[in-house]
Amino acid sequence: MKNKLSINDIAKALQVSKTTISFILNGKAEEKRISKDLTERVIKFIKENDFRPNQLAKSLSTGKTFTIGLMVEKISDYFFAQIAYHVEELANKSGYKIIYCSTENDTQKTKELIKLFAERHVDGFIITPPVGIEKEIKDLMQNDIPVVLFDRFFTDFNTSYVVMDNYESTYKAINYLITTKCANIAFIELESDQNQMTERKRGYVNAMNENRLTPNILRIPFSNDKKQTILQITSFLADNIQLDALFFATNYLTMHGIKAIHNRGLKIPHDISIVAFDDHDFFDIYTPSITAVAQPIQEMAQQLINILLNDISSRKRTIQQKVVPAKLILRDSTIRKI
Amino acid sequence: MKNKLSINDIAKALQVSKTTISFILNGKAEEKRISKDLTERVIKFIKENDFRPNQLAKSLSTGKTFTIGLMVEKISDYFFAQIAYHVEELANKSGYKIIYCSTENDTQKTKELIKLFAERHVDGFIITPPVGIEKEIKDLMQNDIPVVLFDRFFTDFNTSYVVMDNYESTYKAINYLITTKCANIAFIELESDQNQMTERKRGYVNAMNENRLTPNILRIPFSNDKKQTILQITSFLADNIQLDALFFATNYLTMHGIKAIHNRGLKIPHDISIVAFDDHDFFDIYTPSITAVAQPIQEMAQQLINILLNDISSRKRTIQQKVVPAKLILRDSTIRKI
DNA sequence: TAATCATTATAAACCGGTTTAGCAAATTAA
DNA sequence: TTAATTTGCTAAACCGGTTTATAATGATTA
Repeated sequence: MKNKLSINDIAKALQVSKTTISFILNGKAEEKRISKDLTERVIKFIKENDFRPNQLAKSLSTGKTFTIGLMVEKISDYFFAQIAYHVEELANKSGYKIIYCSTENDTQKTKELIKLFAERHVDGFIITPPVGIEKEIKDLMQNDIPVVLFDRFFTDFNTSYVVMDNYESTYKAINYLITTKCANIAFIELESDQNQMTERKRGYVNAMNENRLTPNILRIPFSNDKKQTILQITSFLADNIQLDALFFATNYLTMHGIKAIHNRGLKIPHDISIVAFDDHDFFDIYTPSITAVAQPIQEMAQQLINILLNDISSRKRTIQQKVVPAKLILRDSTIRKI
Repeated sequence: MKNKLSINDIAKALQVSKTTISFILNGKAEEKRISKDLTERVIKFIKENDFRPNQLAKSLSTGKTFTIGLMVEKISDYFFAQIAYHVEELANKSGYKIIYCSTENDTQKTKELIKLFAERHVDGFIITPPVGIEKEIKDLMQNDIPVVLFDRFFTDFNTSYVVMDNYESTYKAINYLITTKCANIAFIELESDQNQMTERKRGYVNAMNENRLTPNILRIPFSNDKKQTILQITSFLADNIQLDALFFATNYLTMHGIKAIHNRGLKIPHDISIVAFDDHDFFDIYTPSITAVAQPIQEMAQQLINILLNDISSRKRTIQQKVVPAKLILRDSTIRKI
């Protein structure tokens, strides 16, 4: 139908050069000494015809797309979905749009996705990196494209990132459990050597050791489905009847762990206490409510956007690293034992 | 660093016209009768230098961006996050990327966002429309931009959409509750006149009337926060002590309702049965597990992408409307009363 | 009165692709 | 042997903006 107006059409209609229109559109009327009169005529025309410049053309000539690539492990996971929400909100305020994808923590897939985003000229990346994409990240940085990692990072090379203090928050949570008279505390984690996971484990092991307690770790394979996970935890509980508490390293594990505990006929917190890493709406609703190490999601999103937009707009790239503190939200699942 | 290669650079390096390169890149070498020899030389060069055409330039000249605009009420909500995940997965297979935003169900915000997406030339829209954006949708369609609504639609004008059979699924769920000997069944809903909500209510009211039971509806204002909602449901329960069952029209209401039931000291399903609209991981884990009307999320995503991509690639626009059946997942919260 | 400066506006190149129209040489048909 | 066709390739316009360099006019200054 109504074919979209272009800057050329306006130039023709108003008998003015497109250069002039462009200057006015970009608020350079004064600077470029376009007369008040003409400026107003053009603005009037633009308003009346609801002219919106073609962003593709703009991007092609300026090299800026006002688009951020958000690459998370899985967009539907509670934590990432929350991050996606806040990141979009904040980005939107500065005129940025978000293009996203789920990496599934798959190295090859992620490499390809980075290329796809790069050829669309996103202005910057937010990435939860799987293992083995150091080179691709390096390439981006060398091509002067801002990147902020989050949730995890590479210990062996220097990038901007926003992560939680995985070590400290786990360490504190375990110590808290110990103050509630728990001694046999197991750590249930996903098989993963990524640093967010290893740090959580380090926090657990250190807290245990410092209290002369023996660490007891259950590793769940990545390939497990829900049923398998529940079964595995159930049999772990059967093999370790003396357990006082479980610390789950991710909120999905907590979900499955609760089911397993239920299967074994154990009562929380009477028979066993639990702490979840990552909060979830559900933990507050569940009876008993579940104590959780809560990532400050909104703050993380804010940091991500701050670092990224700052990096995008500044001439020279900087490395910024934020470790944000978590909050241990005490609920009924860790009530002090008698 | 390494400045990105352009088609012009290749043309220069190989002493060949950019037209030729473009033809070869687009698989038109044979059609355009480029010699095998030259074709191979070009392809070799492209591979060796890992050349990736600038998608912006491509989009500018072809008018296609291979980008879909996904506008949902709130990307972090369980249902929408799931949809986002599957939509991206499926779109990705066809080379499409997703740009998203949360409308917050705000009419004005949504209007603006539609314009922002349109000026970025998305190839198509997936939208959960708030009220009052009929004109904007119409405009898109008149401008020949494919749009598929989902979760809800406008009864008074014709668009493509993918929705659930809100009426039928609620009707069936209520009838099921009645077979479990519930008679005093209340319907807890958000104040909303959007059709997905009114249809659910219609299903409830009809099922009740047909069984000569009296409908009892609690409307929760949109402006409520979590605490207010819990309080409101709690006092509703206090005022209606004879209730046998509650039907919650959204899964967030269920969350809050469970808390309210707990506050009142009622046991599910012994004292009161509950059914949730929209499933949630949590409903399966909760004790008792919660019966829910489950939207077939993956199927909806598939339908959305099918309709949209089909519309994008076909010359003439078509209207396609899919009403997908929900599944009533029976769990412990609706165990038959004695 | 000529030189200089401000003011106002524009032509043209550019970003990096696609596509139309057409040319020259080689081959085939008449 | 000449005309017609096929083969192989490209110049140039286009998509819709931005930006640099410069022109034309009128006002000031020396």
